[in-house]
Amino acid sequence: MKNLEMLTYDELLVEFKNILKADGLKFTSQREAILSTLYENPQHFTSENLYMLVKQKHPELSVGIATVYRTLALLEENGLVSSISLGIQGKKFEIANKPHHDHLICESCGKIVEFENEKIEDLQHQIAKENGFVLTDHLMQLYGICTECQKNQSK
Amino acid sequence: MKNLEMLTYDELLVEFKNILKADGLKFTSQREAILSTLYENPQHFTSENLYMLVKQKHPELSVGIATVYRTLALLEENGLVSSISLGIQGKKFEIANKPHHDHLICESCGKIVEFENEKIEDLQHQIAKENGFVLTDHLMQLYGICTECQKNQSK
DNA sequence: TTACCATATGAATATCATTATCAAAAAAGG
DNA sequence: CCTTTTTTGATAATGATATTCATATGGTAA
Ligand SMILES: [Mn+2]
Ligand SMILES: [Mn+2]
Ligand SMILES: [Zn+2]
Ligand SMILES: [Zn+2]
Repeated sequence: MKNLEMLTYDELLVEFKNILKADGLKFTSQREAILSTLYENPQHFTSENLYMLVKQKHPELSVGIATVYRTLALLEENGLVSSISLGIQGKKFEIANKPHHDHLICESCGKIVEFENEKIEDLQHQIAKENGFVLTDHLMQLYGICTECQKNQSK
Repeated sequence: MKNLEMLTYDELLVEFKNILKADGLKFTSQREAILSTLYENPQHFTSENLYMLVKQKHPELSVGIATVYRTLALLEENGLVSSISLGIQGKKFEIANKPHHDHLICESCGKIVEFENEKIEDLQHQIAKENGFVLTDHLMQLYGICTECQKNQSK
C-alpha cells in the first residue's frame, strides 16, 4: 500500500481514482463528496456524523447512509482513511494522509488529542519479536481527563 | 477500588459479597457460578462463550444469557473482571485477579498473548502529562501473526 | 422458621448500529 | 448515444446487547 502522508487533495484524488480503476470500480459524486469532506475536516467522525456533514456540505447530492458505510469501508481497505474503535462508543474514521499517530481521549468531554511516540513503537516491535509474532498493526489509546474537564470537576 | 491482584477464589468471593452488600444487591447461585467459572478458566471469553461454559459446568442451574450479560457488567464495574474490545470481533472478558497486562493478538488464529512492559506504561504517563491530561486508563493491543500461523502461511 | 419484600432471574421483545437486498440510476467505454 | 457493469437509496435483515415483566429467590427481622 502506497504511503499517503501529507498528500494534497488532488494527489489523494488521483490515488483514489487509480485504486477504483484497478478494481473495476467507478468514480461517483457521492464517493468524491465523502472523500473531500473527510479531507476538509481532518477530525474523527462516526459514520452517522459524517453522513450528516456530507449532506450539509453537498445539499445538491442525494446521499444515503448505506453509501457512507460502503465508502468508508472501501476507503479504509485502501488506506485512504483509518479508524479507531472506541469500545462502546463505536468506530470513528479520519482521513489517512497524516503521519501515524495514536490517541489520547478525554473520558469526560470526548476530546481527542493525537500524539506519536517513537520509543513506544520500537518497544512494541520488540515485544512482538520476543513472542515470535510478526507485528502488523497496533492500537493504543490513552484515556484520561483533560485540563478543562479537571477544572470543571473541581468547581 | 481495591487491588485484587493474585487473590485466591475465596478472597475474591468475600470481596464480591462485600460489594454486593454495600450496594444492596444479592448473592445468587448464578452470580457465583459465573465468577467461579471465570476464576477457574482465566482465559478471554465472549459473553456467549462464557454463557455456554457456565451452563456446561453448572447443569443443575438455570442460567440465561441475559444474566451473563448483567453479571459481567456488574463484575466489570466493580473491577472483578476486565474486558478488551476486539473491534468487529466483539468484547472479551477475563478475571481481573491478575497483574495488569496488555494483549498481543494473532490476526490469523485469534491467539492472545499477555504481556507487560513497564517502560511503555511510564511513557504513557509522560505523554498524558505533556498534554495536560490525568491518565485514568489505557488500551494497548498489538496485532500480528504468531509463529504457528507464519509456518502455515509459508506452506 | 417464617413471612415479607426488595432484588434477581429467564424468556421474550426491543434497540441500535451495521449489513444485505433489490430495482432504478449513473458511470465507463466504445 | 448505447450497452454493460457498477452504484445508489430505501428498505429490510442481522446480530449483539439491553430492556421488560411476571415469577422466583435471597436477605432479614420477628
Ligand atoms: Mn487521529
Ligand atoms: Mn488478558
Ligand atoms: Zn475533557
Ligand atoms: Zn496465529
